[in-house]
Amino acid sequence: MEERYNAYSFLLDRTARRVKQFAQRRFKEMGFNITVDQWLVLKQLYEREQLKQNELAGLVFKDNPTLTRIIDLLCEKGLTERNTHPDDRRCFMVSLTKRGRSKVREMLPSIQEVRLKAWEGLSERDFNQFRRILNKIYENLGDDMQP
Amino acid sequence: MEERYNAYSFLLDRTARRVKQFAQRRFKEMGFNITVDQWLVLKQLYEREQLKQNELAGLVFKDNPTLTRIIDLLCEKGLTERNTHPDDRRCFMVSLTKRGRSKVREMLPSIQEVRLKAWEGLSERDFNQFRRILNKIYENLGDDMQP
DNA sequence: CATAAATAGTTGTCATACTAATTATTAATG
DNA sequence: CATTAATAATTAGTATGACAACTATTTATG
Repeated sequence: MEERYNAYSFLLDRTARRVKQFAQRRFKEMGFNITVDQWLVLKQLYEREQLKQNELAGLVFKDNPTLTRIIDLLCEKGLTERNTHPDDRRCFMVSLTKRGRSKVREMLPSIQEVRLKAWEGLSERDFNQFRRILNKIYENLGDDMQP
Repeated sequence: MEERYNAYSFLLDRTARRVKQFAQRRFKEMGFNITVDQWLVLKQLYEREQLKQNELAGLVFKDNPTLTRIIDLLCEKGLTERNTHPDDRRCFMVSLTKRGRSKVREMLPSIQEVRLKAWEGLSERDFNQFRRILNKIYENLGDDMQP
């Protein structure tokens, strides 16, 4: 009976890990020298120019401490920078540096190539089902946190 | 175009994290005082009595260093023990202690209760689809590692 | 306006994940 | 049989993830 809980959370966890691991190894092979999570952040910044760490964290679904550290690393690599917000001294506006933008442009084509492997033998319909189910689970376990 | 890769790996990762987080919070509420990953290991040992760390790592799909640390923690908590293998001094046979077994028996009923929440509004069919797709992705990205 | 509450970000701690390198032991091979 | 391979487990280093506690600043409120 309790098999099912084990089954789904276990499969979910191990597949998520393998996907990330697979992508990470390709990143390494291609000499990208950043992590998959760092890539997600760069990608968002590339699309939206300027973001508060806050907003960025929401977009990539990471918590603030995790994002702080990712931004720290990206700044050390010279790919992003923190600029003070004109009206609110509590927050930073994060943006890509010149090198950050060219990094994203360098990586974009290869990223497209990476994604296909996972979906071999699966259909468009499978993808839609998959997305629907993942989102449903995500919502079911929502962080409702009423105070 | 490359949306899809982002979409699936991103959804997968965030859902997997939320599922683990949800379970972990329930564990905390119930005062279990172990992590979800530690639970997986205890569960396997409960079902199979004695296992080499090696075999255990395979069953829970974790690598050796990760498993070593989980076993370290479980031993510190007095839930597992390492015994020398009679024929092979390289490996340990890991097993539950008395306290480990009663811990598993204490937790089992509540675990069943935890699992349901995630699947609200999803069908048996959904579950099967989900499992099939996860496994397919897992296999597609297999660790083929030919030397 | 003064104080309390909320917000943005950081820091610290512990656990897990992946990689690489190391030790000890056993198995394979010339 | 001696040397090399392979195997089991560990250790070390870096990154992420969750949580709690903290600082600085801004907003709400009485």
